[in-house]
Amino acid sequence: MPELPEVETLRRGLEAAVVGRRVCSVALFGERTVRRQDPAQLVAALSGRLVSGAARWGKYLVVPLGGGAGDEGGEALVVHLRMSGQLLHVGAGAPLAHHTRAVIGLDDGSELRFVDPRTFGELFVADALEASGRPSALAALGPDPLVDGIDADRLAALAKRRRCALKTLLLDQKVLAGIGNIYADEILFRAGLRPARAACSLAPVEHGRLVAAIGEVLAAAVAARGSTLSDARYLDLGGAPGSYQEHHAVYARTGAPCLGCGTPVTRVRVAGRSAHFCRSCQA
DNA sequence: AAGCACACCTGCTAGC
DNA sequence: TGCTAGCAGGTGTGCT
Repeated sequence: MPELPEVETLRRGLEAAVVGRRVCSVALFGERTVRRQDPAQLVAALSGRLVSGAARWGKYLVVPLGGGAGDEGGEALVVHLRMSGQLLHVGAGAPLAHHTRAVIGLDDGSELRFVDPRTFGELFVADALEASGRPSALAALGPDPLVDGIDADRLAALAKRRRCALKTLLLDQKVLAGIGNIYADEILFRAGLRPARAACSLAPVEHGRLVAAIGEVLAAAVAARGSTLSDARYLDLGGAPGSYQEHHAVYARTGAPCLGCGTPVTRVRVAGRSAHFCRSCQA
């Protein structure tokens, strides 16, 4: 569900409503939510700490923790929502949603809740923040298009020596961090490139179109507070939907007329994922 | 080493 | 109406 624009919207929500609060309590439900470390270790690391910021790398939320007893060791709570996770900020009296996996009580009486039906999502406390504020646990991630900007030369060089489909390249978090299935399709439509095109087949002018499309689509989606599909699985921190789904040109529009030329949108499978495109507008 | 299939789960929908 | 197969925004592993 959540890709870069959705996670960025949550990050902004945390910045506005949660940064500066202190953690009073932590409750975990189920076995799978904390799996990189002993859950008791996460509870101990969070309890009593100050939420001192809200950052994001790709689809990971990184919440730096301050106010430890003598340790300013640069710890951070890291959250990944995977397919079905939600992060909600509610009053303590709000009814507990089904599939609530974690409840973090804050010193103003509010709660941060992690809800995740499919249990793919996870929480962990990372130590050893690098100078950039990025946890070493996320070192394998490529540059984030919003945080780091897009290095067009690097992207072109990577594309040139990969024989995989263009869409597979965009979904590779080591290449660029944050793009998922929805925005890969929307970016490729905007760039006029077919998802199954070999990454190494692009002409220089096409590299330029791709880089521009990445920036434009992600910026527009962040401005619209992300995409909420018909199942309403993505909601922002306050429970409100995004609106970028109203601007989707191809994603989940199989058979509907292309907004550019009227040709029905085609759906194919690329590397095991569904891919939507216009046969006429994308080459 | 890149690329692919599959596993991890629950819930929803389309089709019978 | 009720069952079942298939599919879903992501990523980590292990095999070729």
